[in-house]
Amino acid sequence: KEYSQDQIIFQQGEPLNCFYYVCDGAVKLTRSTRNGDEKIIEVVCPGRTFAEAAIFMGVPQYPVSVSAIKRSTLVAINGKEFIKILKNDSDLTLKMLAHLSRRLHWMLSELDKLTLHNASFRIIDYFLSHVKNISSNDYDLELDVPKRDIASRLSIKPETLSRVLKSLQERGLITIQDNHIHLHNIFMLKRMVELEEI
Amino acid sequence: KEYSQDQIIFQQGEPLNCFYYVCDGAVKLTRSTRNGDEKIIEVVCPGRTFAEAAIFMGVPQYPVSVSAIKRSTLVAINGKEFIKILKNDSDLTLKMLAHLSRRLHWMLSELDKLTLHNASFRIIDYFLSHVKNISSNDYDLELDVPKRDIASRLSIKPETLSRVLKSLQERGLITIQDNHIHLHNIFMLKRMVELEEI
DNA sequence: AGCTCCATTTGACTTACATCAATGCTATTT
DNA sequence: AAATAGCATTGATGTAAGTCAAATGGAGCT
Repeated sequence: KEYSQDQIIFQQGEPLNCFYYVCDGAVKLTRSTRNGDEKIIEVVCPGRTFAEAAIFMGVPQYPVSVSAIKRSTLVAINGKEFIKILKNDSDLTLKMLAHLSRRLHWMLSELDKLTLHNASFRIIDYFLSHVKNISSNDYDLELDVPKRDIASRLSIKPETLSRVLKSLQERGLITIQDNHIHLHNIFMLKRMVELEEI
Repeated sequence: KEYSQDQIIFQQGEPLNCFYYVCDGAVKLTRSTRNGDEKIIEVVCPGRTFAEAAIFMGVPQYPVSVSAIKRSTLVAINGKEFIKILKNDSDLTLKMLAHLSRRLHWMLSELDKLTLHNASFRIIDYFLSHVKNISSNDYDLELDVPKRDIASRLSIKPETLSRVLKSLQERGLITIQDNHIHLHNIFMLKRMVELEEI
């Protein structure tokens, strides 16, 4: 299935049939309150799936809303059919189990970042998690997601993100040009995150 | 296995073999930073299991610390042996899958409570989640966990919990006597939580 | 009873982050 | 080119919750 930018894939509370695999593009999972406040739980990039847990839970409704943040190609997989396949493939089922466990573990770390660490910590941690190249001490980072969405993912307000970024720049740790961020001293940033000296 | 109050079952980072079933008592799962800050992720009561996700993930270390908050009886289940059993029982594996999905869903709701709602909301929500009797409009609630632990579970400081409790009492919504809390108007409290008017 | 050890409460003060409002900036539309 | 719209930045101000320190009150021990 093809989705255009900002198109809604499904909404929290809708009846639940399929889970999805992201071929291309990116989608965001969000949760919202009745007041209209919303938080981005996660941005899902190509090669990953979403809503699979909802399928196995046997709940009739999606627990999150999902929309495309850019033009995206997804594969929709029918939950009931998939479970039929699983019934005859215990290896695959065990892999699924490992997969969900990893997600659970990931959420655990999200939870503790949120409660145990401040905004600056979370922002630096977010940048570091995008560093692919291990060997070098600096790194060029392209923000492919609007800043306001990054802020929401990190549970901070855009204004705060802006201010923290400015402060990091003033301290010579990063350089920002629009969506282009250069990390100058990865070793230092990692130390800061580890020692929580921010 | 028997554990006395405050006895440690395992610690974050320890090598991982077993998951556990709580027969009796209660345990707390916690995460901590190097600075000694810790947060209670969850209190596990009889009839439930913990650390099962870690087993399936294939990671060699426990991602949380667990200790008994009262005298407790646990069953330790060897992970490798359990997986052997699963290989030949696809029904059980699917049930396991459903179970982990439910936990994931639960964490999702924890995450959004934490980010989207304030301390008073979380406290009332906590009380309401302990109400068993649906029919009545008031409810007697015994806190079997020390207040500081409840605070940690809700990611607030004991001082704040104390103040919020006082304010709720002054507003005639609850009455507190030590660990004994009486909810006067459950309907009202539920409305407050739903409309976020707190 | 008196003493010690903690948990909880209370008060005074601080702070990280949010909110509100104004402005700049870029992109798209007309 | 001018107009509109939406994101990002900046400054001024507000506030929920944290911190620090002291008082209170039980539970258990000698």
